[in-house]
Amino acid sequence: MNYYCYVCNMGVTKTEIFTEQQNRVADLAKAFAHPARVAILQLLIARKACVCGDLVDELELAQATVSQHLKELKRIGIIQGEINPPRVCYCINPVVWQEAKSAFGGMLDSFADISCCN
Amino acid sequence: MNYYCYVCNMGVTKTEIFTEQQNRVADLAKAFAHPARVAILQLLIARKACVCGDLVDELELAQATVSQHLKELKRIGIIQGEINPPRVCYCINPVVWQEAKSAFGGMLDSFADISCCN
DNA sequence: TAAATCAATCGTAATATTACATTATAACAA
DNA sequence: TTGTTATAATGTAATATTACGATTGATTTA
Repeated sequence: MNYYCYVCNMGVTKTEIFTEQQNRVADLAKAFAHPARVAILQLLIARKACVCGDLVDELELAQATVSQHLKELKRIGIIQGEINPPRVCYCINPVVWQEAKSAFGGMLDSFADISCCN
Repeated sequence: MNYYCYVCNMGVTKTEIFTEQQNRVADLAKAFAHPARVAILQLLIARKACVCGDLVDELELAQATVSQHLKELKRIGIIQGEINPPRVCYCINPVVWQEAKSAFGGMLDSFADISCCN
């Protein structure tokens, strides 16, 4: 993928003009930027253990769609999957979850309630 | 907008099958889900005051693009703009910022480091 | 071996997002 | 009134995302 037009930049996020940190925050935020992914993360936490395809039963989404969201969450790194045939068990990746905590925490705490136009 | 195909649901987020809270978290996360918006929010915080179109100078993005990101941030509610002709000053909306803090905080703290596949 | 199960992948269809040039608007200054 | 300045809105082009049916592959069970 990513065979895009080199003449214009339309529709393409210009990652190179932002800092590493800004791009990472944006990526971590994407894990939470779709209600289905929020629901998946909440289910994984509530179960305190790996869940597999019952995510499909809980959510009113097709198996292919759930799988696609899981793939995105894995790409970001916030969840990990363990193959346990014929199932695959998913759970939160504690290291990346901690990273998200720091990243959002740092960002959110940097605002000290001082706005000019209150 | 939103004149989409009623037969299929392709490409359309099925907001109705998720809770109010899940949809709101997802929406708030969108404020941080693009590096340009992260950069804009960081600039607004660093200045401790409203900034106008110098955002365009700071970021290597066209004015129209910055304006579009500001519009999205305003839609979410996390920033507010005060018209001060011919400028518009933007700043963080403290109420919504606090909402984001609670929402992400609640979500992030709900995971207690217990994963089955560590 | 054959059937069943589960999840990933592929293909496709549609909307959403990102980016920018251009145009419009609104206020002030000359 | 006319010009200047700053911002918003519009139009357009391209990629990204979301969703799902169908297929594939891997493994277990009968």
